[in-house]
Amino acid sequence: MADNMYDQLSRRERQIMDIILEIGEATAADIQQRLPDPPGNSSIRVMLRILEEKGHLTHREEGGRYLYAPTVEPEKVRRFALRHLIKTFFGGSVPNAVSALLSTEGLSKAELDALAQLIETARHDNQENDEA
Amino acid sequence: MADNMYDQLSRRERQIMDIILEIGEATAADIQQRLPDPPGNSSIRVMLRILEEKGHLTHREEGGRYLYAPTVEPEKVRRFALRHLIKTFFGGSVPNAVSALLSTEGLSKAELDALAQLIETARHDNQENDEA
DNA sequence: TGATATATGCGAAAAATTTCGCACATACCT
DNA sequence: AGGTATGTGCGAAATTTTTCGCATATATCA
Repeated sequence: MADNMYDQLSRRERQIMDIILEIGEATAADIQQRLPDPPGNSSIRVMLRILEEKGHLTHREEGGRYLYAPTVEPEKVRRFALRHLIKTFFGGSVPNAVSALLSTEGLSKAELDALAQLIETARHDNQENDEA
Repeated sequence: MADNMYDQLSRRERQIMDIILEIGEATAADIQQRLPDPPGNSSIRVMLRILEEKGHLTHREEGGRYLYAPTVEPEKVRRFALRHLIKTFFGGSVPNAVSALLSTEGLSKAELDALAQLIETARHDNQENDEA
C-alpha cells in the first residue's frame, strides 16, 4: 500500500509526472501546454526542479533548454501503477480488470487477436506451475 | 486529460479515496489503520468531511459512528482510472497493458482460462464492426 | 555586434493542504 | 446513575504546495 511512488507526490507533481511518463521527455513549455489549468511557465520550472531534487526526474540540456525525463525505469512505474490500480479498483482480480477493459474500450479485431495470442502464450509458459 | 477526478484531489485525499474505493465503506479508524504515515484520528475526520463537501463521499451513521462510502459510481471511476493508466503508461495500447499484466503477475491457470474465455466472447460480439 | 526572444534560478508571497487540541455528544458497562 | 471509551465538529496553527516577478544567461537573426 505504501509502495507506490505516486503516494508521495502532490497534485501538481503527479500531473507533471503523468505527462512526462506519457511523452517520455518534455520541456517546461511542453508541460505547460498539457497541464489542466496551467500555471505560469515559471511555476512549472520550479516544480520540475523540485521533482528533480526528489529524484524523480533528470534533465539534459539541448539548445539551451532543459529536457526532463523520468529517472525511474518506466517499466517499474508501470508495474506499480498497474498493480495498484487492480488492487484498488478490481479487488486484485486481473480477469475483472481485463473484463472492464474489453467492455469499455472498443477494441479492434486486430487488438483482440493480439490479446488472444498473448494469453495463449502465457498459458503455455505456465503449464507446470498451477495454483488455483 | 482533465477528465479524471483524481486530478482534483490532493495527496491525502487521494490516498483516502483509494482506501475507500478499495474496501467499499470505511470509518475514520479503518482509514487511519491503512494510511501510510497515518496522522491523528482527528485529521482524518476532517479530510473525510472535506471529501464529503466536495461531493466525493457520503456517510451513513451506524452505532454512533460514521461509515463513509464513495458517491461516484465505482464503475465510472474504474473506467476513468483504467483509461488514464493505459494512456499514461502504455501509449494507449490495451494489448500492451495486458501484456504487462501477464508478464508481471503470476496468474493461475484458472485465471488464464477466464481471460481466454473473455476474449473469445469479445471476439464474437465484435464480428461486424471491424476497424484496423 | 546589438536587439530580441526565450531560458534559467532565486527568493518570497499567496494559497492550499494537513494536522491537532479541545469541548461536547453518544454508547456501553457496572 | 456514574464512569469510561470512543465518536463528532469546530477553530486555529503548522506545513506544504503552488505560484509569480525579477535578474540574468544563452541562442538567434538582422
